[in-house]
Amino acid sequence: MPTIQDVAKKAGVAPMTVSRVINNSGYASPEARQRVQAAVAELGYLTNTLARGLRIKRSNTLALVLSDITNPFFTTVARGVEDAASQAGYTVIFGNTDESEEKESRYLNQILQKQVDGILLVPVGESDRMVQRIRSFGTPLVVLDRKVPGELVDTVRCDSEDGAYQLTRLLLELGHRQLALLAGPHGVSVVADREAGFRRALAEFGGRPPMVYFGPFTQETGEALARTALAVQPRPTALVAANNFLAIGAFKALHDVGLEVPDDVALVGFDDLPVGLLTDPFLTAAIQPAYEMGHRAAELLIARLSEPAPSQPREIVLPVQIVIRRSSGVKLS
Amino acid sequence: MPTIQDVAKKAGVAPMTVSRVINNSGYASPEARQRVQAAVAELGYLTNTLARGLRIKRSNTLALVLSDITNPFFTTVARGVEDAASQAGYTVIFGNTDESEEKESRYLNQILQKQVDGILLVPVGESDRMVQRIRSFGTPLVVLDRKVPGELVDTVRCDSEDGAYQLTRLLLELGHRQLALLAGPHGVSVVADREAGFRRALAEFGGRPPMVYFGPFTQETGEALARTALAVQPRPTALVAANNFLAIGAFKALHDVGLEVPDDVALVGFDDLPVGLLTDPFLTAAIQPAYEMGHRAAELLIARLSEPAPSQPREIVLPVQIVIRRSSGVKLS
DNA sequence: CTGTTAGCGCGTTCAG
DNA sequence: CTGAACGCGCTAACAG
Repeated sequence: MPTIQDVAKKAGVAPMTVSRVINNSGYASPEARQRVQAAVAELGYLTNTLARGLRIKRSNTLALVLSDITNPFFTTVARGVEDAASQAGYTVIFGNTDESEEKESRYLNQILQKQVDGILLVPVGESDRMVQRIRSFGTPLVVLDRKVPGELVDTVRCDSEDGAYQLTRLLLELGHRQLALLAGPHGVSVVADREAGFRRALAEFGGRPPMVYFGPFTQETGEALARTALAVQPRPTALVAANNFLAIGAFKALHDVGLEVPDDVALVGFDDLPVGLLTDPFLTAAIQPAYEMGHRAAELLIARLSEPAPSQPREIVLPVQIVIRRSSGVKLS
Repeated sequence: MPTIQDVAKKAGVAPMTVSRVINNSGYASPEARQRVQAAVAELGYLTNTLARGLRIKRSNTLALVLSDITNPFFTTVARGVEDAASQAGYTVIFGNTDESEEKESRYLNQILQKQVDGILLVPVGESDRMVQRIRSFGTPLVVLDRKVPGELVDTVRCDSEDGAYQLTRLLLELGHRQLALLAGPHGVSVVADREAGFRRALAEFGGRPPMVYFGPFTQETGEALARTALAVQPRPTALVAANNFLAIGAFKALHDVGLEVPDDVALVGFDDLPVGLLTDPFLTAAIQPAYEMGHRAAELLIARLSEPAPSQPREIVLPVQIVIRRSSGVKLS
C-alpha cells in the first residue's frame, strides 16, 4: 500500500503538499495539484485513516450497540443510523448485547479503544454505570429507545406510554373491561412506560384492577404469559402485548387454546413486521418509527460532534402511530 | 484519555514495560506487573487501538458490505458474521449498497482506508472489478451469497441451483405442468442459479417451454410479474418465486385476482421470515442457512488472516432446506 | 504557495 | 528483566 510519501516522491513535492491537495486544505498551485492527483491516481493511493485519526483525533466512526440486530425493529433502526452516518461521511460498527450487561460492557470497552467519535447505545440495564463510564471517557453518546434513570443524556426514543395508552383505550372503548398486559422484562424503561400507559387508560375508565405479566421479549414468553393470563377467572377479553414477539406468542397460545381473535379475545401489540413482508396485516399495533429513530439519533450525535462545547442534553420523543387492523375487533370499512 | 505514558509514570516504570504487561508479551517482574495493573485500573486506561494498529498494521476490524440489512435474510447473515467476529476479538463495520455499484465502490474505498483486516462482500454486479481492486490492495476478502465470474476467490454461498431444482421438482411431481418462475434481477448469480435449477427440473420432465420473468427483488415486482405470468394462456398452475419479497408480491397478486393458493395456483419460494415472527407458516420454500452462512464466512476470513501465505481459494456451498407447507398443495398429515 | 520540524500513542529493536 | 531510541503514516504549526 502506497503512502503519502510515495505519492510525494512521484509528484516531486513534499508530503505536506500532498496532504493539502487530498484534504482540500490550504493552498496548492494548480500545477502541483495536477501532479499530485496524477500520482495519486497512478499509485491507487488511499489515505490511511488510522494514521490520520491518530493525528487529528477523529476516526470518522460511530458505534451502534443494540440488543439484537435480528429483531426487525432494531434492524430498521440500524438502517436509519447507517444512512445518516454514511451520508455524513461516517462509518458505523455495530454489536449485539442480547440484553447482557457483560456483553454490553465488553463491547463498549472495545469501542472506546477504537476511538470512535460517538456512540449510539440501547442500554441493557437500569443502571447508568455504562453511561457514566462513557461520559468519563469523553465520547459523545446518544441513548436510543430507552431512558436512563437519573442521567441527563441525549436520548431519542418513542412515546411508549402514549402508545400503550391509546391501544388500551381503544380496547376499553370497544367495551372490554377485563384486560391483561404482557409487559416484557423488568428493568427496561419501555416496559415501565408501556405499563404506565396501560394503567393510565384503565384508571380513566375505572374498572377491574389491571393484570400485568412480565418476562423476556420472546415468542415463548408471549405464549406462556398468555396462557397464564387466560387461566384467570373471569377470563380477560383482550390482551395487550408490549412487543411484536410477545404478540405472536400470544396469538399462538390463543390459537392453540381454540380461541378466535378477535371474536373471542382481542389482541393488540407494539411494532410489526417489516413493511412488505406481511401478506395479510392483521395485528392492531402501536407502530414505532424505527427508521426515523435511528436516523434522528445519528443526526443528533453527528451534530454534537461539531459542537465546540457540549450543550444541554436533548430528549427527542417520537410519536407512535396506532394502526388499526382486524385483531382488535374494530369494524373496518 | 490517559495514555500508556501516564500509566508508566504513575507506576514508576517505562512505557515499554506497561506495553508488555498489557499485551502479555515479554517478561515483567511480578511486582512491576502489580504496579502497572494498579495504575491501569486507577486511571481507567484503555489502549488506543488506532495507535497500535498503525504500528502493528492490524485494526482487528472486519467489514461487511451487503445490499440491505433490512432484508431478513441479510439481517441473519449479519448476526452470524457478528457473532463469529466478536468471538474472535474482531469488531465489524457494515454498509448497505442497495444493489448500487456506486455505493458499493464508495463503501469499499472507505473501508480500505480504514485498514480493515478483512472484507465480507455481497457483490453487486456481474463484474469482478471490485474484487480485483480489493485484491490489489491486499486485503483478504470473502465473497458472500453470490458467485463472482471468472475469479478465484473465497466464497460462501448456498446451493441455489439445487433449491430451485427441488422446489420445481416438487411441483412437477404434484402434477403441475405449466410453471412460471419469478426469477429476480439479471446479473445476480443466485438468480442465474435458480433459473438453472428451475430449467433443469423442467427439462427432466419434458413439458412446456419454461416461462421466466425478471425484475428487482421487491414485493411490487413480485406482484407485477405474477400478474403478467397469470395473463398467459394456458394459465400457469404453479409459481416459483426466487425470493421472499417476490413470493409475497405474488401472493398478493393471486389474492387480488381471486385465485386461491394452493387450490387454484400453487406457490413456492425462497427464504422466509425470521423464525418466531410467523403466526402461521404457509409458504413452501427453500430455506437458506443464513446465520450459518455469515458465521462460516467470518470464520473463513478470520482463518485467512493468520495464514502466512495466501492458500488456495475455497468455495463453501451450503445446502438449502426444503420446507413443505400448505402453499404447495402437498397433503400434510 | 511550499517545505521542514515535530509528534499523535504505541510496539519493535537492541542495548543495558 | 527493563529502558531508550526510533518509526508506523499523517498533519499542525511554523518557517521560508
